[in-house]
Amino acid sequence: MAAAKTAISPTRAEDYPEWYQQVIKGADLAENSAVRGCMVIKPWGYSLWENMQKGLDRMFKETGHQNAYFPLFIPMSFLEKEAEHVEGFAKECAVVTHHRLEPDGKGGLRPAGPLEEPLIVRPTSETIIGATYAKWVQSYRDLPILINQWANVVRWEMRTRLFLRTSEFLWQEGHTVHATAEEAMEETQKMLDVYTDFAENYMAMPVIRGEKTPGERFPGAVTTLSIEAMMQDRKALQAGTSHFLGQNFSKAQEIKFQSQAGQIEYAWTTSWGVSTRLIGALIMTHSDDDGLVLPPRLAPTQIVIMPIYRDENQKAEVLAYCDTLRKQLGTLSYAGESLRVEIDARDLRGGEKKWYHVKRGVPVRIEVGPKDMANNAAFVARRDTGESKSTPVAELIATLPALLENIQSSLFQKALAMREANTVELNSEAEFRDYFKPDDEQGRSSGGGFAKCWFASEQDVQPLLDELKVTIRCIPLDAPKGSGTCFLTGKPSTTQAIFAKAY
RNA sequence: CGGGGUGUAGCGCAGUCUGGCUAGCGCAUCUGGUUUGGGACCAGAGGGUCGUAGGUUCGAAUCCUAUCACCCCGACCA
Repeated sequence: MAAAKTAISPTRAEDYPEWYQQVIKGADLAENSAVRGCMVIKPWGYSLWENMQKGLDRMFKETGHQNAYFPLFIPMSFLEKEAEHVEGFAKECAVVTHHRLEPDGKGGLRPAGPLEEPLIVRPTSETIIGATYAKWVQSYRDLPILINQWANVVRWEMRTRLFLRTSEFLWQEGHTVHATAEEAMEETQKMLDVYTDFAENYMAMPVIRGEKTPGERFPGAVTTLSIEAMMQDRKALQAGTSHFLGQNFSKAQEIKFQSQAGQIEYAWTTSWGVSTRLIGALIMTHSDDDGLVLPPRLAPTQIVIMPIYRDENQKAEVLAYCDTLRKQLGTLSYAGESLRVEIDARDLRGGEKKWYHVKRGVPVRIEVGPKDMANNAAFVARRDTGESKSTPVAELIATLPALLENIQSSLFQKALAMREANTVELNSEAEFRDYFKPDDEQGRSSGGGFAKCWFASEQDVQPLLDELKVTIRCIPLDAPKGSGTCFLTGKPSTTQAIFAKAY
């Protein structure tokens, strides 16, 4: 028997990176633009982002934050103030040096009006926001400041991949100021909790919460916490970060306040962010060889109704029946929101229409034809498992919210089982090398998986990690605290971390 | 920035090595017809200064030089 035809070619097993691109194309999420490294996010992809924004924004507000907006341009001198920060971002900054164009005499244009001080396009906003906060903060009574901004940022990347790494991307960045280290650290952890909640309950993507090692930390941070997810090729993807910045930025930018005791003190700051990269994470967590698979809570359309008819008379009847059904379903709610139901009445052949929605990941497809009408029923198919059956309308209405919840939770369970099946504990260099060995002739690896290993020093293991292209993802917050032995050097160790190949 | 590859119709490609009829094919699009619980079939039509700029030649998609863009692999990274 020939292999079943898949809507996406190649399959994940055949060529994972190419499959990823084709899923995006098949679902019409985004495309490359005329600008190198920058993408166009198309309506289906953007509405996914809007749903993410909606969920996250509500959670930010519930934890006491407000939105504000800071400039796209940052004076170059601002970036210079925090040494590690400069080192981390200088290499990937877009720089604005002129403010005017003039004819070049050959029919084109050339920059004119050089700026006295170059501006950089924000790669992140710690510096400009810090400079602003320095003016806002005078007294302990001004604290805490809890602000988030939704923005675009630019990081001039060498190699780009849609959603996962583009030169410009959309994100949110929270920036807070606190009177004490404890309070700032608590904020850092709280926002990691928010990200965890969002990843697991909205995206149905299980994550490991942990702390970054010094080598993987955000430039300028004292502590970086992250959530790490496993993609279907078993590579890790950092899905969100939350940083405790200590007093590094407040010292660099003079964010000082007079305490209750009358002392002038440097404030404690945090920053935290997630980006459109989450869309890449979503794609690689759930999608299959027929295209995108969306968790119901984030799907722009949760249910699509497809009328099926032969002639104009049937068409009118079927459409009327579908419309009634849509109205009935519209009164239902799932996860606190009205169901998002659409009728696809386009004049397309049934098969084409079906695959269109399959590739776009719509969680539930309802097909309604004359036979279903006669039985007061509808044909219901779920995207994640492909299961389908004829269901009486009354039963459909009674069970649809539960069906969506079932899809949502089974996507999570499936992803969790995948991660657990590909997580091992390794205790020797030989095991480590074998686990992460390249597995095709081009030296590419299908990922290996997550490895829990004790290690004594980042410096000791780094050469091996570089050789195998493995990174320390994080030290999980729930990692065993006891004592172990470094898998490489045999030295006593107090730290067990997750090692993996990563995006 | 190094190594490799690709630019020909909206998309995917052949043709390039060995220069030569009017530059083809599949999908998509449009028209007509037949179909209709499923990615349909038949017939016809539209659509290209062959990435760009020079050069060689009677003649260039094809050879030469330059240049640009994109993809893959490294270094960098959310």
